[in-house]
Amino acid sequence: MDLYQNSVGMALAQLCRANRQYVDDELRKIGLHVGQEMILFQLWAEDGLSQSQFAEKLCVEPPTVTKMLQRMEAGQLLVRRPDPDDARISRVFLTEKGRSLEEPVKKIWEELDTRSMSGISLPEQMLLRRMLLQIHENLTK
Amino acid sequence: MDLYQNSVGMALAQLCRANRQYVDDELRKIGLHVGQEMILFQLWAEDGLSQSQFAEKLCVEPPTVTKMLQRMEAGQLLVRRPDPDDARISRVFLTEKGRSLEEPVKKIWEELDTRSMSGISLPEQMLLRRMLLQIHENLTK
DNA sequence: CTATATTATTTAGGTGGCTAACTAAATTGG
DNA sequence: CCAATTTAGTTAGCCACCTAAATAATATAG
Repeated sequence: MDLYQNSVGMALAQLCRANRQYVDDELRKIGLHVGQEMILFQLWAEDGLSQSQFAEKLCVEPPTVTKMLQRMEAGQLLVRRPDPDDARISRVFLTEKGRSLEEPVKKIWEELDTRSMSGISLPEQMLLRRMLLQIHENLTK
Repeated sequence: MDLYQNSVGMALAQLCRANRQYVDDELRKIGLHVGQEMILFQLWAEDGLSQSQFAEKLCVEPPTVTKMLQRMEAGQLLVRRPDPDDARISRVFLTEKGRSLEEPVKKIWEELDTRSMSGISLPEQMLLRRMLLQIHENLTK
């Protein structure tokens, strides 16, 4: 088999870059970098998370979280405050600015979803999502 | 709809990181970084490509290619030589070392494919691949 | 109660990827 | 034939990621 032309893995890898690029372009317009919206998604759902909780939820390593939060704090999107009970933990809270981005960011993701799913039926979409989760599980367990 | 939990886009974004991480881990064992294998795939198919050809084939920007090639040249995987007919162009050729990695890299990708597709039937795989290509097209056109 | 282990975060350094701005060479047009 | 444009690559600087190693605070074991 021609691995490069025909494998699902290659199609996936190429789609990933296009997907990321699309989101990056859109987020740039509202002053965010791709990846940062994932931090915000978590905070919109639950404020005051610790940094290690982000690492776990986003499936990234702790140093990645540290740096992203430093930049986002510098950008006034959030603040970090020490946990009163455990001095090792620093907890993250949204600022007004961070809160104000919820609408535009969710809109971007909704448009992404609409656009990417064009020409794919609803049953196919469900199957697709199930397969993506399955593959994810196959690769991580 | 709970965008974060249910959208195909989120499932895709998460799978992408897992996929990339898996490939990165495997490539590390043979001294490569994720992304570099794409350069090599192209060279194994056709030696002597120009740098802009890589940018186009890999769907990345020229500066990305420049940096990757610089590092890969430093790592003895390839060499860059000026084109005899057009002094603007520099062409890329495999070294012995670069050529020697074809087998192990292709094996990694085959194993990735086998592993990710576990539990997904062949017809489903074909549908999946078609959908991935469709989404890619939806996002880039 | 103290030594050890674990947990949370950071720092340092490297890679792929991007945009903006620059150089140099080839092509095109008046 | 020469000026203006296009093309090919690079440099600078930013960001998300990673691993390895350090720091500091809490929890555990003897």
